[in-house]
Amino acid sequence: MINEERLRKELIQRFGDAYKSFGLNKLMGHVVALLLYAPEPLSLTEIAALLGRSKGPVSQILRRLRDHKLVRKVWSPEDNRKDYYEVEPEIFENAFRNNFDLIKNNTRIATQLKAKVAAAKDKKMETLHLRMKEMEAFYQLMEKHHRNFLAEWIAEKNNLVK
Amino acid sequence: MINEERLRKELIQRFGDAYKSFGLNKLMGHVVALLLYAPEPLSLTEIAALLGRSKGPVSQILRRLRDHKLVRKVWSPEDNRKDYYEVEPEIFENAFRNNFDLIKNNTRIATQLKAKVAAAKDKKMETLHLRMKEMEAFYQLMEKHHRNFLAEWIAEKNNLVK
DNA sequence: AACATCGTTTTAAAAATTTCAAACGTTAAA
DNA sequence: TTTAACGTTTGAAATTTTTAAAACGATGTT
Repeated sequence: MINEERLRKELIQRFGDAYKSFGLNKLMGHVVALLLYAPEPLSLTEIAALLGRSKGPVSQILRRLRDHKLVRKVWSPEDNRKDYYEVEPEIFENAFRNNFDLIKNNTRIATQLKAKVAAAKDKKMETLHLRMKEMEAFYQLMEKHHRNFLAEWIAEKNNLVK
Repeated sequence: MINEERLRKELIQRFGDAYKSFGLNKLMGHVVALLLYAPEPLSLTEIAALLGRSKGPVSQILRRLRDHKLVRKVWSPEDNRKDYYEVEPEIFENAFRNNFDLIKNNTRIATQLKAKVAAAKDKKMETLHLRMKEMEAFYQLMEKHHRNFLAEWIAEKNNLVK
């Protein structure tokens, strides 16, 4: 016999740590874990209560999670007073993509600076120029593989549900 | 004519922001940018001076950067009193791998919990079980693509240097 | 052997982030 | 129209993280 209560707590704690190590708010991880676990959507008030938190931060976190497309609102036909939340079906893809977009965004730094550096024929600039070029090439290749990965995943996911 | 001083400052500032958005210390980004830019290796004292910081935090940051294999020590034949630092030639690969290892590590959560959940035949567990299975499959596929990417990159990198 | 220079560690202050409590606005039910 | 329940925003307190200063240890030079 497995202890359900313990399992839920462990999932919540571990997701909190994981999110924190990615530079995100620990509470974000807690909310995601709770919603991953919950068989039914939960309202903000319920989430706050289950996590022993006040509604303030939970409200802010839920907005961020919606911005990141990790969580979504659903409307309950029987109770349209409350907003209910559940994890996005594409939560893993989206989490990965968010991370990837961040990296891609940073690649622009290299691209832009490379252009500026290219204008200078200065000897001291050569090292930097080469490095920026390498950085740009690296992330371009990464992007290509990312696309391949997503395409393959969609196919695999369909098999999984069956 | 391009303003070298401005370019260096921009690179440093942008890398700081980028590192921060990944949950890392801003100063880490500054040091990495400075070393990416510098045509020659720099000592800890020089780095601290160039960034207008004290030696304490720079010392700690350099250790973390070495742990992450983003920066390495080099010994100068002419001055073996000081430790000199430069970026690792594989800095981009390693930065990516560190990020990936983090994700991989978190995948273990899913794998372990999946095993625990599988033991329970509880109806409420079914949703969670399916999600954990999906998470595991997602990251396993990701790992495969990561390997392919690195192999292809090594080949491309050689062409770049030529 | 004494001195000087460099990097590390520690401790305390400063800054940033997270958190809650309470006020506020909105919407639906009575 | 009033009331009640819910989510959001705001301001202040608490916590965490970052930072610098200074003490410390090690290593090479005189």
